[in-house]
Parts: sequence; structure tokens; C-alpha cells
Amino acid sequence: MRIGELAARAGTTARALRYYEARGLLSARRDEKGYREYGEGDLRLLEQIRTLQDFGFELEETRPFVECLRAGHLEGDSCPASLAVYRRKLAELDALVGQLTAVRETVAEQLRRAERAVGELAAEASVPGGPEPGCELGGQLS
Amino acid sequence: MRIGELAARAGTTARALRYYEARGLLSARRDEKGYREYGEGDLRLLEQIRTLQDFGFELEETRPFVECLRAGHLEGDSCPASLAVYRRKLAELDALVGQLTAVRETVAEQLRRAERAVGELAAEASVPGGPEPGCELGGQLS
DNA sequence: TTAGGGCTTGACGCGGACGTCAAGGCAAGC
DNA sequence: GCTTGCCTTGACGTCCGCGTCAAGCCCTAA
Repeated sequence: MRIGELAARAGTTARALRYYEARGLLSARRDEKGYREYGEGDLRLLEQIRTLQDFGFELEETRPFVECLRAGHLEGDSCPASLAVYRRKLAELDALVGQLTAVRETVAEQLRRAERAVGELAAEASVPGGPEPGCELGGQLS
Repeated sequence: MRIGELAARAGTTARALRYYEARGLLSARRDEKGYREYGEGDLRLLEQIRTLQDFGFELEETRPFVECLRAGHLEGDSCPASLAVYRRKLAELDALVGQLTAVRETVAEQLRRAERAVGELAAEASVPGGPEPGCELGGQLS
């Protein structure tokens, strides 16, 4: 199988495969015309890479899985190095979700506060003599 | 106040301030030597930018807040456009946290499965005639 | 014969928010 | 006078995972 077919079967592009090869993640035999030639095992490697990429793993983080498969294992995560990556990623995801959740709450609080402030301005405006709300080109301070 | 002092007071760098200026977020007067000269109001603008940046807002997303302050409002989020950014960001954060949480669960599941598989191999190995686990340079398949 | 499609390598582009270096002006201290 | 330190503009580098274009070879169908 050549590069275009493998790429299509894995749902990616030939450019990506050449990139993986340059990174040392994927190798290929060459036929007499210099074209890359792949086997079914390469499809397994590629599927492993794509799955982890879809999870948000960096390319370098897929390397232990690829090497595990190349070592003859049926699953890319049958090796200790792969498990270590899983665990590290879980910790990263937990930390990230924690941070994002904290930011989310802070932003939500800011939004509530700002909405309350707008409401109070509106209430003042409804009383005779109140100021005007809105930001439509008020005063350009350069 | 000149660029270095303002940057230090805002906890950022002169390079960042020039970048904001190039993006049209921050402006500065020039003294007779061509140096940028800032006032206290610029510190307010800069603090607003930095706060939102720390929240993970893109630079363009801080623009409504900056313009709100420049329009004379005491708070950068006193304007409808700023509130819209808040709401959009909340939705983005919710979506992102949801995706990351789903990935986290999938990865956790993969880890449990892989650990179980390793455990089963270990159990077989403890029985006489079992195979060897581990991946330390087993067989290089090129 | 020509058009078309797939393959090759090499090299630049992208996005975002700057970092870093180059080359030079301006002022203060020793 | 010289060094140090702040400022100026301009321009290239960074990171990552490719996209895209260029120039050219190989084969096939019309």
C-alpha cells in the first residue's frame, strides 16, 4: 500500500505521514520507483497515533505506544512507558480541568457582578434625572 | 511614566506593550526624545488586558473591555460588548471542560484496561511456563 | 499527445503572543 | 571618555502539526 491509500484508510493525509516519518514515528520501505510502501502493521501504528492525537496527546507522547507496537505487542499500551504517559496525561488533564473550572467560576462571577451593575444603572435611569447607560461612542480618550 | 516602568508595574514586558500598541489596544504619547509616555489610565487598561489574558482570553477578546475603559467607564465590563465576550467565553469554557472531562474518562478507562491486561500477564507468568512481560528491547521490527 | 492523478523532495506559511538580537540614540555616573 | 542602562525601530526566531506550493518523475486513460 502506498502513502495516499494508507493516509486515506487512517483518515489523515500523506503530508502527515511524511511528518511522522521525519519525526521517526513511522518508517516505510521504498519500491523500485522510490515510492513509500506500507503494510497492515503500519496502519495499526497510524491508528494508534491518530487516536492519541485526537485525545490531545502531543506527538512525542505517542512514541512509547508506537515503540511498544513495533516491539511486537498487540496493544500500544502494553508497555510500562505507555502506562506512564497515560498517568501523566491524566494528571495533566485533572490539573487543566481544575484550572479551567476555576477560571470559569471567576468569569461567571464577573459576569454576574457586571450584569448587576448594569441593572443598577438601569434602575437609576428609570428614576427621573438618572444618567445614560450604553457605550456607543461616548468619549474617545485617544 | 515610560514603557519600562509601566511594564514593570503591570508585571509584563516592554515588548508586550509595543505589541499591544501595534494591535491597537494601547496608545502612547511621545516625549521630545521619541520615548513613549504613559499615564495612570494606561495602567488600568494594561491591568484589564493582563487579567483577561491570564483567564485565557485571546488578545482580540480584550478589545471590547479596553474600548469600554477608553470610553470613560470605570470598569471594562460595563459595556454590552464586554458582557457578550464574557458569555461567549463561558460557553467555550463549558464546552472545553466537557470535552476534556470526556477524554479524561476515556484515558482513565484505557489505563484501567491496560493495567488489567498487565496484571493478567503477570498472573500467567507466576504460573510455571508463563511468558515474560515488559518491553525492554524485545524485537525490533524496523 | 495530452491531460490527469499519484508520487518525490524542499521549502515557505500559519497562528498567537510575544522573545531576542541588531544597530543606534540619549542621559547619568565615575 | 567610557560604561551602563533605558529607549527607539526592524526583523527574525519560537512552538506544533501540519497545509500548501514548486518542480519534476511515473503511469494510465482518452
